[in-house]
Amino acid sequence: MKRLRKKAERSSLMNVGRRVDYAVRALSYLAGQPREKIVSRVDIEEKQDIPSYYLSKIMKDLVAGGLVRSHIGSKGGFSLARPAETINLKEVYETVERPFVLMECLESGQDYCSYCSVCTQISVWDRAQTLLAGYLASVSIGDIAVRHGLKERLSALHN
Amino acid sequence: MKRLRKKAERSSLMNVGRRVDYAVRALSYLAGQPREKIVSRVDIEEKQDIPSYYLSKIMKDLVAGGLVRSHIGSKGGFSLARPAETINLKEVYETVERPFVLMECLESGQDYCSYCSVCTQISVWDRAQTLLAGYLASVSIGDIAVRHGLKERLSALHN
DNA sequence: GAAAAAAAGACCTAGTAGGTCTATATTTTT
DNA sequence: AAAAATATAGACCTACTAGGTCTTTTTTTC
Repeated sequence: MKRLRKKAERSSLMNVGRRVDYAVRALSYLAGQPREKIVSRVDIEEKQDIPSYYLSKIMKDLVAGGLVRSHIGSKGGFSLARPAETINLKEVYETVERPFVLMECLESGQDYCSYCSVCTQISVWDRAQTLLAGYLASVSIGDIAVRHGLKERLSALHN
Repeated sequence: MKRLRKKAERSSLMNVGRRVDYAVRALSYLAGQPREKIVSRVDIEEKQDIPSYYLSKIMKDLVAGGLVRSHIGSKGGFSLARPAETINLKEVYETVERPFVLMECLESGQDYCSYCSVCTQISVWDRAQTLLAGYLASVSIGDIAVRHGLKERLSALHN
């Protein structure tokens, strides 16, 4: 059974990158394991179709961020550091990528744009960012792993 | 009076780029002009702090997309092709950048990821995308130019 | 001590965002 | 008719980064 993995198509702008994708896959996979089971990087990579070695950099971030515990040495590997329900997507994004910011000026203010103080679009992007961040913060790795509660959440938001 | 424009800081991923920023500034500026007034590229660039020449590429897209009318020749320039209230931010984004997609797999499906059919995160990103697109589609250049109605919209969304 | 794993980090490469400039066609003004 | 001002079209450049691969070192288990 061949794995398809397309050549990335470089969209970049306004796009969730691979690091986040892979991080979520890895975390969900860990969440699906029996209690405290330790899983090796290679195992995760194979099962979740993540390029060899690449995951090591991502896991490093996740460990540093306190989302995952690592275990060095033979029979070592990774396991979740916290219950999957307490790990939300915004946190994952920011742990593995960078602070969640839609537009520079929302972070840099006057350094980025001298018109900032009278800018009329900033509130729009600010609101968009808040909206998106709020949603991502409301979805946990537990939700994704179990694929349960998600349906309810979605239909709740739908009205 | 010196204009500050910082060196871009290359964030890229999950970031609204300059093209959109500049496009919105240009469109808002046009929206603020007297009826049918024609404004030159250079004028917009100066008044809105957009790098010389750069706007020409953006305006080309906006003209091609039918958001703006162009007028060649001396005393030529640009004017809005439609009422500012009918031009929304999602449209601007897509005219000037690309189709609004948060993650490849939402567009490419199986070509991008062979697990697509059983993927548990896809619905999350799909929902996030819908949420954001919906908001951007609800904000018009008119709103931004007038900076009115925006307050009401924001407080309406707040509860 | 051998094997298996994470940790750390060097290295590579294609693609792109952002920007600058030039040549040409078109229109208005003089 | 000439000159001036403009959009149009496109070439060109450059720094950066996303994504990926590999190697060396340290730690742990068997």
